[in-house]
Amino acid sequence: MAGQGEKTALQARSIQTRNKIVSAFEMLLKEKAFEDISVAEIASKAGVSVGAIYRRFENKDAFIPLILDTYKKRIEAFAADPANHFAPDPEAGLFTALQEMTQLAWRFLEQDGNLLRAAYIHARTRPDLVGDEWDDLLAASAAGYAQVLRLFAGEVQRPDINEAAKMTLYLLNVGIVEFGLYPKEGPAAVLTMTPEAFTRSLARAIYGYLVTAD
Amino acid sequence: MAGQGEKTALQARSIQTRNKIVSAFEMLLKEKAFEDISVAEIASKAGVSVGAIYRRFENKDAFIPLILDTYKKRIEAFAADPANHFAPDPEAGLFTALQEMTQLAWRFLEQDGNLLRAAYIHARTRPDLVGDEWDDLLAASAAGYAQVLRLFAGEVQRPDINEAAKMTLYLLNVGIVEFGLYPKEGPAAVLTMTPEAFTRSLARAIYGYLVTAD
Amino acid sequence: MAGQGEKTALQARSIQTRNKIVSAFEMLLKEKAFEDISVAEIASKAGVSVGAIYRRFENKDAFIPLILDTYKKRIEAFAADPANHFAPDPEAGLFTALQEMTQLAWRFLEQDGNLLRAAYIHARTRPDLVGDEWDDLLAASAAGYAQVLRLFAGEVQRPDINEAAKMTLYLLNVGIVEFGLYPKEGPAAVLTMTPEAFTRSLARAIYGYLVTAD
Amino acid sequence: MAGQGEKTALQARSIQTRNKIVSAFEMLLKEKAFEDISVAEIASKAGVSVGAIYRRFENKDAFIPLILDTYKKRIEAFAADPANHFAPDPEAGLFTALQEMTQLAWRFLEQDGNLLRAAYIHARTRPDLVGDEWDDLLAASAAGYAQVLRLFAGEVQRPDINEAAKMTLYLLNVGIVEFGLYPKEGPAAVLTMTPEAFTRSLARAIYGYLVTAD
DNA sequence: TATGAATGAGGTTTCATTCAT
DNA sequence: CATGAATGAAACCTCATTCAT
Repeated sequence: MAGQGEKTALQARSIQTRNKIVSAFEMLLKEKAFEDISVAEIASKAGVSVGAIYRRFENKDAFIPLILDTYKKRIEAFAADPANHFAPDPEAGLFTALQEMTQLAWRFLEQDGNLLRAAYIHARTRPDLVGDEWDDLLAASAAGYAQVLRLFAGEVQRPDINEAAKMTLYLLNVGIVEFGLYPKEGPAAVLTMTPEAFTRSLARAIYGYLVTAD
Repeated sequence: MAGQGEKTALQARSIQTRNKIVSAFEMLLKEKAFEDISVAEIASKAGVSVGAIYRRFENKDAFIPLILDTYKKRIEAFAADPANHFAPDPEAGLFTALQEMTQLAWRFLEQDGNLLRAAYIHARTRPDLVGDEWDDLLAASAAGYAQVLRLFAGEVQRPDINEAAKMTLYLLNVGIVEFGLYPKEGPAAVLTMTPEAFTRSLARAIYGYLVTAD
Repeated sequence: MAGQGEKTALQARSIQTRNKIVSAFEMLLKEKAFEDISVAEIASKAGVSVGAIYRRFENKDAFIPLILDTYKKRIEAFAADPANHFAPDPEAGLFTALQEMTQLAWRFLEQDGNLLRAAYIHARTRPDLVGDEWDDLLAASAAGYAQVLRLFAGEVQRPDINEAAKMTLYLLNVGIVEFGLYPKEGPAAVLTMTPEAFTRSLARAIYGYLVTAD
Repeated sequence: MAGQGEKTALQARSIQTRNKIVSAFEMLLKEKAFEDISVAEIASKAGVSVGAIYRRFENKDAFIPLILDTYKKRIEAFAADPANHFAPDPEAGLFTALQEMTQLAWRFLEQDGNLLRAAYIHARTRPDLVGDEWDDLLAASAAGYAQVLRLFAGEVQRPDINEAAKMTLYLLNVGIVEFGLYPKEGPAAVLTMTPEAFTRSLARAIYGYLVTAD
């Protein structure tokens, strides 16, 4: 699914080249920021010519939607992996479910943190190039969370379950991402916990938000 | 206190020039990202020559520590303002205190969000240039939070008050910043609350983290 | 008759492809300058591949002689059209004949000005690629003019009728082309006449050249 | 007088650099067309860096007004030269005056033909960059011609002297330029005359235009 | 010491031409 | 043979940094 500014590739060779380019780009994204990656660098790492890149991508900015597309693919692949299957057990209670959720998020971050970082940055800096995909992704996510919360309707004290699901999504994402991506540089630098302790604490904060009465 | 890469200026005129440069830089920082600000632009806005800048600053990167210095100054000025005085009332309870804290943080963000954004980004992208000041700032902040929490020792269930203070600091910062700086682009895009509702919800999450038993 | 750099096409399909390319090229020539037309553009408009073009034409420059060929074809077609038939009437006098000639030239320019413009420019910028065809065309034209002038031998005062014919050809071409192709930009910008008044004035200048005694 | 897109240079060094650039540009203009001159080439020939050029000229197009400015300067210098002084003698008659005029034009062309060529081309292709200067130049020229014609009011048969002056200007310019700049490539290729014979013939055509009655 | 002109490496982009499929 | 993907040289332009004045 070619994004904005990317040209569709149909021929076998063309697709192969596109993949080489995309792979090279993703590899470079793990090393450095988008702005510090030159088109020549992508070409060189992909083993193709600069012109080949401009046959597939209108300009350098056309790479930005790629970041989100890749991110979505990875998230889907992650969710599809049986190892990451999440089936909340109503008997075990809400806190346990939340703990599993924060741990899952942590596992994803360990694998694809750099991609997530790039996705976040560009969802911010170039919203025009990102489109609605990001919003759609978030909305779908929130709906999933709401379903989980309904399983624990007895425990949850928040009156509006959808709003509670959104806040849950927000706290979980924001909490995990900062801790995972910038453990030493941002506010996470104060934290001296292990990832296990952190995911537990974060789960507790969300739990506390959900179950304490007004 | 000249940072890394900045040359010391002792003479009166020299200091004045430095101030003009710094002011110009800060003004530009409110308009655009560091990467999009050229040295010539700073010079022009400051009303000095490019050469004058290179007499004070080794290179463009030497401006980065400046961002943090300014941030610190603003934070201190904010705290010194009687309007922002925060004196937790043990009688009113922990939740009330937390609410006031999130509201204060929100007010700061409204004033100096751009600066904070720049500080965050560069603490991340150029940690080498930021030095220990950031860590010191966070440590001092955490110590202050610990003091507040001790006022409500009866309510707090977390065994280690220092660790609890750090987590409080983390949740508050991360939660507020994302909501305040990127309300439409990051994960905050799911939230449909007003700032008031949000600061209240965030206070509740921190409260929940602190008061729920294991 | 394939020009310099153009490869001969004998097969029926091949000829058809050549025609598609040539048509596309001519259409594009009406829109923009030769330098601004890319080979890929010609291919796309012709509905053939870039490779197909390079099978017929050695390189992009091989299109230049094509401009002249097309120009010649158009001129011939124009002359063959009964509507443009020119039969000078010795009774009506030289001035009337010259007026008809300038009017005819004007009509041609209105139809195929762009082509003529391209022909002129390339006869100038790439004389090597244009060959002798241009000279032949001019010589034939001059011969035709000489014949006309001989019909009005009584009026013409110039001693050498061939030289007079050449000057007539020159004045007519140069005068009409500049006025027709660059009415607003070149020296024609000073003229405020209608085309009718202009063709009449031009005829008068040529007439004056021919009939005034030394 | 800096044209559109050119930045003003005040310092001595700056002006010197500008002159080096302009000289190099003019030299290159004699060798090849504007489109075939690269910025790097100008820099190299001027003995300055590419960046120095972009400090004076906003972009490559900013060189176009330079062509016209230079052209104007040359024309003025030419007119100021006593050797080229033109004082029509009413006693000598109109034809003699016209002959002197065509000869003068020819002399200018021999000196600065290439510049004139470039001026003509860009007055045509980039009227937006040329401004009104060109029109002003032409209008002033036409006014001068009208004055000359009035000296020979007895001979001139054209009713409107201003219109006659414009046509005179047009015929003289167009006739001379084509013959002078493209003697072998355009319609001038048919002419086998010497420049002297040609200027005489051209003067005769203009003379004929002016003196023959309707 | 201050100025701002000059440097030049490095970035993005285009497109005539080649060549694997 | 046709196709169109790939090549890569070369163009324009920017800007952190240096250095003559």
